[in-house]
Amino acid sequence: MDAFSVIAEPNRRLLLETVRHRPCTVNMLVEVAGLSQPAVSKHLKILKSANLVVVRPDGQKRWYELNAQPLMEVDEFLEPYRQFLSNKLDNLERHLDEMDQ
Amino acid sequence: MDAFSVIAEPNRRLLLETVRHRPCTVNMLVEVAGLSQPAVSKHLKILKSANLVVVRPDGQKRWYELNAQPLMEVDEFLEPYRQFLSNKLDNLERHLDEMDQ
DNA sequence: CGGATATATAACCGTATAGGAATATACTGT
DNA sequence: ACAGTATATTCCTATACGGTTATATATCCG
Repeated sequence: MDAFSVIAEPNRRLLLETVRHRPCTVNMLVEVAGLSQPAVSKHLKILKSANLVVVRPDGQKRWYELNAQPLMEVDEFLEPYRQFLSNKLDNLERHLDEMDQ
Repeated sequence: MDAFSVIAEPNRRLLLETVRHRPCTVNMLVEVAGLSQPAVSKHLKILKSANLVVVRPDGQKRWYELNAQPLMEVDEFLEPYRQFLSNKLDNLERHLDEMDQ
């Protein structure tokens, strides 16, 4: 599954946001997401398959930590639109400036 | 459907990339996407519902043009990860610098 | 009006997805 | 070895998605 599809799912975005701050175990993420443990494990499997998280085993616990690198694909896709957006903002500013006069 | 789900679909990304350059009719997009006309119309309906395109009727033709603004949501989501990415790049650079010595 | 063109909608199909419950696996501490 | 804890996997279900074909709607032109 590519990064676009991975982040299309709200719960997975939540998981990413969580491990972005610090590594988490599955149970920690269960608490955060309010999903069943199997559901979280499944999402983590998907995140791992997309290389968006890295797993560090620690006894019976698994620490999941972020690997943001695959998000670059999304970032690169957005690049030309970002320019478009700033142009739009410029247009808006210009428009408001004109209204002020 | 939110912007995340809209851009999860490769053909929809292709349609967006196309109308980003210039407004297009449905048949123009059918040529580009290599899909059936109804398939394209459905994707356009989704893009329109997400406000990612605007339709300008012109006789029997419909000109679809880009409205990139809803992509800001995705852009904002990526923001903290972008920082993460540049850090990673810095780390890589540092690593390579060390290898050079 | 009538045929051709442009687009949208409807009906249907196969597949993917997300979720839960139950179960399996693996590690911990006594 | 055993009870408890942490995680993964299996099985099942309901729903959403993307595609096609067929049909409807609307516009253009002779």
